[in-house]
Amino acid sequence: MRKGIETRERLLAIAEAAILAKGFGATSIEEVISEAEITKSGFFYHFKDKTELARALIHRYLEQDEVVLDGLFNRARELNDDPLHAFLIGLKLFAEMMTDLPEGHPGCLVATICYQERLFDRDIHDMTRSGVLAWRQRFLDVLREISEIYPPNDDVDLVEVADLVSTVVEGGIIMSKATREPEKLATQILLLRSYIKLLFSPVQSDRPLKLGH
Amino acid sequence: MRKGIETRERLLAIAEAAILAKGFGATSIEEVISEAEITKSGFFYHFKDKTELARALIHRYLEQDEVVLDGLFNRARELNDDPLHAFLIGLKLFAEMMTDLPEGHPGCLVATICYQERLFDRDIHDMTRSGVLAWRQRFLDVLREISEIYPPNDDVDLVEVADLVSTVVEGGIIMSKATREPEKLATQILLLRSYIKLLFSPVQSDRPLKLGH
DNA sequence: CGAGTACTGTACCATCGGTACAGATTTTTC
DNA sequence: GAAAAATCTGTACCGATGGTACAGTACTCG
Repeated sequence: MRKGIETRERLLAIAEAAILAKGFGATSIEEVISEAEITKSGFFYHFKDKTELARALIHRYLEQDEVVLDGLFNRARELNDDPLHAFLIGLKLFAEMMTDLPEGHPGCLVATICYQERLFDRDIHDMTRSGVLAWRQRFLDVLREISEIYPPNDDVDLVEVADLVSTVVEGGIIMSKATREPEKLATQILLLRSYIKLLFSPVQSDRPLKLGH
Repeated sequence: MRKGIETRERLLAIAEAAILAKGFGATSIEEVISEAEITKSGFFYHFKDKTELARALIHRYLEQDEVVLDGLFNRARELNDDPLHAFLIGLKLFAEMMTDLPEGHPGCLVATICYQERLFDRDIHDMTRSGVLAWRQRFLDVLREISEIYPPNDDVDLVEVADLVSTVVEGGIIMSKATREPEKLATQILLLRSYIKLLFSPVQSDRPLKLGH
């Protein structure tokens, strides 16, 4: 029972790395099992087919992701009780964490799956969707709290601002990979931080920012 | 000679759609040629192998992309001579164009290639990289022009702001696909527009925005 | 008409995802 | 410590696929 979970985890880690580097369709079970030092029968004992591997991967990914984000933004909240400042600290911690990845971010499974939609069934797409919606909810909660104290300086939909966090991370990963500048993801997150700052920073109420259009 | 280019173009269009939906590795030559109503030999007459197909695809993609962006932002510039307002108009036109895609954006080849790095050689990665750097240069030129008239309200690196445009588009495409909200890309671009507005909108010089940290 | 250009047809090979199933080995549980 | 359950190994097989090789055909343009 213990050992089974261990090998399963090893298979998942190897498969995830391979899929993020080559795509799902181009990742052969053969190469995964050879790197994991297990036989094909052993693989199919853990996953009845490739689809179940994908399901397990995305489940694991979203779970780990939630733990990481909780850790980051909870710690930020401990450092500053003001929701805006806490969020800004959280984004800074996030950026620092991305800087600490020497090879750059390995990639997001949600993005990989989106760019290979036809390979996956409804089930998996529902999983990625609810994962992204969880991100939205997480950031929306914080932004609502912030906007109650600091009225935004532009007429924006907070749902859009919440999604912008995910957008910048997903886009930043691609930009890092494409430009071969691993630090790009971190700097883009810091730019998002600049936007949040500009959006919620208080301005003299008798002289509001005049934004046309 | 004419007919050859026509079939080649047909092959490229079919292959691009398939690759954006299933990934490069999972796209079989078989399915491309069956949809294009050509034989395998015919395919290999145009492209000596799958790698050359990829090379041709990314080349075509970046060329078309440049034409589209030129069209958008040049028209915006014709509508308003002020670089800031022209850029804001350009972003609005961009968002409108994305809204007009009823099925949502089909996906970006650069992103697909980044998420399947190991499948492609240095040549192709150099092509995608220079494509992204061309986007950077395009937007950087405009932003420099803007910042000379409107000093930015936060201490930001204009290269980062230029890259943010690409980041938001790449991330927005993924968010659209993941949430199954095709309009998401457009709304995220409009949010980027909100940032540009906030960043460069003039503030009373005797009462500047006070941004700590 | 002749020379490319743009294909078709056929045959072949290694690899891969997947299936099936029988058996061995290890670990857990009572 | 034995039974039971979990964790694999070994072998054999199938159809599809990417890719190679090469001979031949049809179309097109000067």
